[in-house]
Amino acid sequence: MLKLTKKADYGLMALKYLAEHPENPALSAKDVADAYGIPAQLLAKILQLLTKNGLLKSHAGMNGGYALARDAREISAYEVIHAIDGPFFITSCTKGAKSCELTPSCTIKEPLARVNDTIAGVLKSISIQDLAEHEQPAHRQHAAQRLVALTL
Amino acid sequence: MLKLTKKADYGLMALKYLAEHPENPALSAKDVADAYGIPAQLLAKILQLLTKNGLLKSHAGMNGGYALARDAREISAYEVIHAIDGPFFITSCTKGAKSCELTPSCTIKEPLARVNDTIAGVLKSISIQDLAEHEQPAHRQHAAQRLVALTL
DNA sequence: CTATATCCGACTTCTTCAGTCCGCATTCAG
DNA sequence: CTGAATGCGGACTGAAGAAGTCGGATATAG
Ligand code: FES
Ligand code: FES
Repeated sequence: MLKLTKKADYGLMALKYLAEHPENPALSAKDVADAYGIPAQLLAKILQLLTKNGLLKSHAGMNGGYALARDAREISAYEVIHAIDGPFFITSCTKGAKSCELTPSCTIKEPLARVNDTIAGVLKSISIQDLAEHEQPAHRQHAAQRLVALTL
Repeated sequence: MLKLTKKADYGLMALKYLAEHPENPALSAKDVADAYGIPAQLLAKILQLLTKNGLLKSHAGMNGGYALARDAREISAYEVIHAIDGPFFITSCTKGAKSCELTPSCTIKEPLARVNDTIAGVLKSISIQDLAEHEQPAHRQHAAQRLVALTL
């Protein structure tokens, strides 16, 4: 419940790794998988997904591999999750109109949609670069929490 | 991925329903289930969970049922989700020390833990009363998003 | 040509979620 | 006292999704 899939997790880790090694023009799926000890074939598929969604550039053949398609600052965690796991919905029923059978009765959907948007906003505001920086400016985190608590 | 379970959804709906009917001293699981068209036995178990965690008061026997244990303003969405689905973790690995095998390699965990805390904060700031009020002050939502975007 | 890559679909396995069933305990109306 | 209505709680089944594997096709550098 409300958990990131391992795939999304792996994807974020891989992008972070690429962001930390800008000197290499291309790192293979195996390189990254070995670095983190995660299944190579699985990671490969994830990277393919990210490529298909324009977050990575790929190069086949020897010495091939993947590289970030954009600057690490221009790739958000939201994009990664969306590319790997598809549309982002906290609730079982997608907001898009008719999909839910018990729509007439359930008035809970709207407030939850607001929560959904807030979470999406937070994820959109986090870039791969942020993940790659080991420094965690804690004060910014606290400020954000204060503000969220105040305003919702 | 990153979805609320239906149980948590049902739980929120039920609490909202109870909050909207304060005149009744006790509504049975069946009453609420019928009102929303959800499986009665399933809802029953959910309400039992909420009772065990101190969010509801129950009364067995004829004309028995459930009532809010506290004021609707004093029950947060976070509590409901926690009571039904257990501890709240966005990531596969619980932050509590050793549980994750690939901890040495994965440095992604910490930033994600911050996201986790932020989401938890948002959920804690939402009360059952908020859900029961049909008015949605949209401007507050927008303000929150702006602030989150600015500060993270 | 060959080794190393990406690419892509099908597949198995495992876990979790959703929902059901059944027996027991509690309370109250008659 | 008795029985209907209700909560309580474990065991169970089926469906869905996630995690991971396999095999083959294609591209490319040396
Ligand atoms: S669960 Fe679909 S409208 Fe509420
Ligand atoms: S997944 Fe466990 S430490 Fe990152």
